[in-house]
Amino acid sequence: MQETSAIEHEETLTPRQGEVLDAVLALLVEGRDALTMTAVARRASCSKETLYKWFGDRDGLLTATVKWQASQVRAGNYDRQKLDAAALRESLERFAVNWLGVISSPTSIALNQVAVAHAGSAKSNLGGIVLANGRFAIGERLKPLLEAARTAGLIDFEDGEEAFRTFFGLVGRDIQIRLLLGDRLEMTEAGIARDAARATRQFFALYGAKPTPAASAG
Amino acid sequence: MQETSAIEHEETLTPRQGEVLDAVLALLVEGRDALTMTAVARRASCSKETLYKWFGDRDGLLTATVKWQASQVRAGNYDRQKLDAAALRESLERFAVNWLGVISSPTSIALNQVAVAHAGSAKSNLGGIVLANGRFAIGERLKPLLEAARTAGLIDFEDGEEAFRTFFGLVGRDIQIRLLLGDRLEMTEAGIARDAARATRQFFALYGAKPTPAASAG
DNA sequence: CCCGAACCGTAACGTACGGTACGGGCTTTG
DNA sequence: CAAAGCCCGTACCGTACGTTACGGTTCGGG
Repeated sequence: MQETSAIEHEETLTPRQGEVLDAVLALLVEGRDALTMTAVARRASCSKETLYKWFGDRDGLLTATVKWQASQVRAGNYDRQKLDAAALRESLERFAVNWLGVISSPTSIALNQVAVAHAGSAKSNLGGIVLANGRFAIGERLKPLLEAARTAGLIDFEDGEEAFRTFFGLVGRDIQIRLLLGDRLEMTEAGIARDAARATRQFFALYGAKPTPAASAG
Repeated sequence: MQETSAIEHEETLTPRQGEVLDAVLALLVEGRDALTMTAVARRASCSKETLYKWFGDRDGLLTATVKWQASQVRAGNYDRQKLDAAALRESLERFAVNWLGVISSPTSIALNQVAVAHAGSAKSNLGGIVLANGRFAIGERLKPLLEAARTAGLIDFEDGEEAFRTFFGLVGRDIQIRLLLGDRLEMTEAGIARDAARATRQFFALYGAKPTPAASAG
């Protein structure tokens, strides 16, 4: 029996295959026009026949590339033990810094651009994959933290999803759409740190539970 | 002196040319693959030769389409006379409703998708045009309102650009990126109204000036 | 009525690219 | 060393599409 679907979950790619996908990413960053099968083969020093054997077709190659990059970004979890206000703020800020760094990286921009271009037009849904590994993966990772924080009385909200989406908006603002549309935004490390701190501060302003005045600790 | 910024001179398209561009929009909504020059000619009942004579090449046609649609969305200004808290809230909410309606419309989604696909790859910068007529046009329209509101003591902020971007984030959150990536979001009128009200409320929570108790007027 | 301009419909051209086939070299196995 | 795989490089095929060219039709003006 042969695997019909190309490159599914985790899929244990060989190092050589990883090299090929890195070549795809490099080409993607250089400009989406540059991503022809011939160019990939030349850049990766492999034959087109090998590309088709390994990835099926062009869509399969793109899909594998998206998953490959997602598997490398997989950021650390934010443990919710010893959760006090400082730890929560720290976790949220670290998350925001990490995420802003990801979405402003040339690789992520190029990948999101091709996924958007692909969405709704072709059959294999790249957009869905990017969404699942980006926006929704983030949500699933962050919501438990928010809910633990609510349980600990640090913040207050009705709907965890809504709270997350608000945080998402405060962090991302107009950045992602501007980057996707080709706007040059420098996004220095210092700027990212400032943005993350501001978004976190604003989030606490909106959702922070008013602590009972007696609860102040030294 | 030439206007380098958004929304230049109106181009004076003939009605017939407008029909052609409407056909382009319709085709775009049906799927980006459907947008071939042949398909446009057939849909608009015109010859390809005419398309090339009027718009130069495919990029010119897309550019004209983007500007054409932008010229039709041109939402009303939000006058900042008789500005009190209620009027400001009303203006912000109306803006949010309007903008959410635009970005969730199939036409806007398709246009943004093609602009993102185009960004950074081809020569004529569709992304820049969309950005100029979308994100930046909105900012230029809303910032005077915010600054008038600050002058009136209704809200307080350091940087108008920052305040606007925060409002932008509170309104849009993850909606636009999800729509561009092909996520099915219903975005009913009621939901939009609720989102607009929530974003406005949150914006006031973040930037609303604490009124001096003595300043209340009858 | 004739002319020219504008425009429609369609056929034709050139190219770019996804996909396939084949020959030669390198590595592994016995 | 021989046979078998695996893979690189390249040539090749079919097609889709942007672009151009051309014949036919309509319309306004002399």
